[in-house]
Amino acid sequence: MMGNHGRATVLWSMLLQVRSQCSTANAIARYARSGQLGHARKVFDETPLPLRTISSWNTMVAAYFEARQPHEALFLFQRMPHRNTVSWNGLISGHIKNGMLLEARKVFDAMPDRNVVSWTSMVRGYVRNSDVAEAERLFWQMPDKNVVSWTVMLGGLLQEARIEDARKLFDMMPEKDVVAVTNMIGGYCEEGRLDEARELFDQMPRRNVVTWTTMVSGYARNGRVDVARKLFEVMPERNEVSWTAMLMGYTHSGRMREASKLFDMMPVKLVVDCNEMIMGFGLAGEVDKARRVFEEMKDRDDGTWSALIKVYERKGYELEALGLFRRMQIEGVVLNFPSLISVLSVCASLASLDHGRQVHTQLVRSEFDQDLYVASVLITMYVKCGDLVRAKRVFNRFPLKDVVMWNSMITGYSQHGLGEEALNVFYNMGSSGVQPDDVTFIGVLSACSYSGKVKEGLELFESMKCKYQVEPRLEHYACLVDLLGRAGQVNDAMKLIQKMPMEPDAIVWGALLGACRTHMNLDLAEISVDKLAQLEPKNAGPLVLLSNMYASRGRWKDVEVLRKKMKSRSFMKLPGCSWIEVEKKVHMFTGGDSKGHPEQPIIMKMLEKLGGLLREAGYCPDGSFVLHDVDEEEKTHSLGYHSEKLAVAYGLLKVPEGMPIRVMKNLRVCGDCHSAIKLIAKVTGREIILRDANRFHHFKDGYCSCKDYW
DNA sequence: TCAACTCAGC
Repeated sequence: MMGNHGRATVLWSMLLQVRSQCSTANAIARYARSGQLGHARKVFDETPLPLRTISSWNTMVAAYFEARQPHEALFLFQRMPHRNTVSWNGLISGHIKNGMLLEARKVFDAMPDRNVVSWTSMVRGYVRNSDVAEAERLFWQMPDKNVVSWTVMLGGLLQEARIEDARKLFDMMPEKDVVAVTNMIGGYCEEGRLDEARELFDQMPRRNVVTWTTMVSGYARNGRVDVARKLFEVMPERNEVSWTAMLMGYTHSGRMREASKLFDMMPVKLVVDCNEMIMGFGLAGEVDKARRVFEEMKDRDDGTWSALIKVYERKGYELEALGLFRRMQIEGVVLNFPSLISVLSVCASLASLDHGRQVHTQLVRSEFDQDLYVASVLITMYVKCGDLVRAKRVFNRFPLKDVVMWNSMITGYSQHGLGEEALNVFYNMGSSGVQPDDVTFIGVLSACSYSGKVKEGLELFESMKCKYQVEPRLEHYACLVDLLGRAGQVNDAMKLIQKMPMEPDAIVWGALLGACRTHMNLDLAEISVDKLAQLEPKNAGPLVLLSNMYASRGRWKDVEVLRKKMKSRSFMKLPGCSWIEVEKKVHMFTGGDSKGHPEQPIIMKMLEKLGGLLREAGYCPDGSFVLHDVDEEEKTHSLGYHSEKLAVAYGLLKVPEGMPIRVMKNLRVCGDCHSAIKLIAKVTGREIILRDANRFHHFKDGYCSCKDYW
């Protein structure tokens, strides 16, 4: 018989045991939640066996799954003295979290008692794995469903954009909580069906912040920023996500004044908000403001860096982009995918081969170079840097190519005037079974155009629609007009324009005008210039070109009329500039002289020396380009000082003998410079590669790869 | 102690 005293002792010791069980279980859970797996395990191991509750075991197993250590989790699970349904469910969800769906299913099939959580976890697993069909099969087999199960299934249907099926399921739900309705609203917003979303929203008896934010973001993302703002103003409560959603509504629609105001009002500015402002300002052309946001930030993430680099790249601040990329490396920021891609594009537009190769090395190191997307950007970079050998090498490394990669190579050869090679790649593409798309045809048609293959070009154009089911777009017609025009069939080109199924744009008329200039067709030139004046009233180029044509025919009165017309209106003038890379440094030259360049004296000396050599070789400057350059480049200066000549002179001074001199120009190369550089290549015995706004010119031994046809 | 947890993002 146990006395009162004995009974109290037993009770007391039981109470103590429960208390210490609770406190150790709590400690384990606390450590596990905060990701301190080591501490959790220490408390677990130091707890004597009888004090380890089943929930401590479950928590430990879950913690290992959470920490991506499924094998350790499984090992612990197998050592458990007792298991309950929660333990088995934890095994299912743990496997699913670690992407082990098949193992989860095996556990599910083998476990003793399945409850609604077991079933729902499995359904969720299939939804996550994008196997919504299997999720549905399981869902309809469930013996019991609760609101969570229904919501998981609803999420699966919405994930597949099966909005009508989702709505049917939604209507069948015996009970709908805030989460379920918000899910449905989000689905409608995703599809742009704002009225249906709003109807559900208005009918809700209770809403939370997330529901409001879903609706605000739905309006914001679908171009109804003002409605979004009205809702935002009346929200009973806002969180960081609400502010970010509203801000993005403004930045993505380019409404930077409002974005800026909202940004200043934000109680908490997250890194994403600053990144949004950088992109928003930058893409709206306010690069200085974008930079200021960047500099004022305390904590930057890799998205911050890639945002500003991208802004610089898109807005033509190539040197700044490279500088920022360098700073990023100096500050030890881990290079990320978007930055590398942006910088490769910068290297491409700057034709900075040294930097491009450096980035390529980094890509290899980080194994990003195995990616098809990256490889295509790399090919384009090498092509734009004028290094077709390296472009081809990257191209050849991929046995399985996608259409983008084929297009990069075709366009590359085409831009270098290698029509034959471009067409060969196109035929290989056909045999490899990859279907050409609209971009492919822009490549092959311009290849035909640059290399004077009129017959092939016309045939390819015909085959586009009948053989490859690619509908010709405006760009393809522009290529064809260019093809006919360059080959001297200017009237046929005009006939084609009249027959086009769509309204011709400035590129089409520009192509015709170029052909008119080459083949001196004044009548059609005047028509083209009229059309271009309507389409691009700010562009002085066509008028300058026409004026040059009048001048060369001695029609000085017409020249005068045009000149007056140009003075009376304001035109955008794109200043001509050329650049060259020497020892990883990009040297920019604008027209005129090399003032501002530290090595100006030796550059001018080189130009004088070249002048002498050229005169000896029988060069005489072409006066028509002095009067008005085609591209409106600094006409007050004499031909000797065009930017491309300055860059070539600098290249002759700095690029080692035997290496090609690679010069870039932002406009089309001027005709006089073209003849001069041909001769420079001859008298100096150097190879000069000039990339202008349209294409590449390889100068060697007095000849150019474009065969004076550009 | 197990399932859903919906909204912003590159």
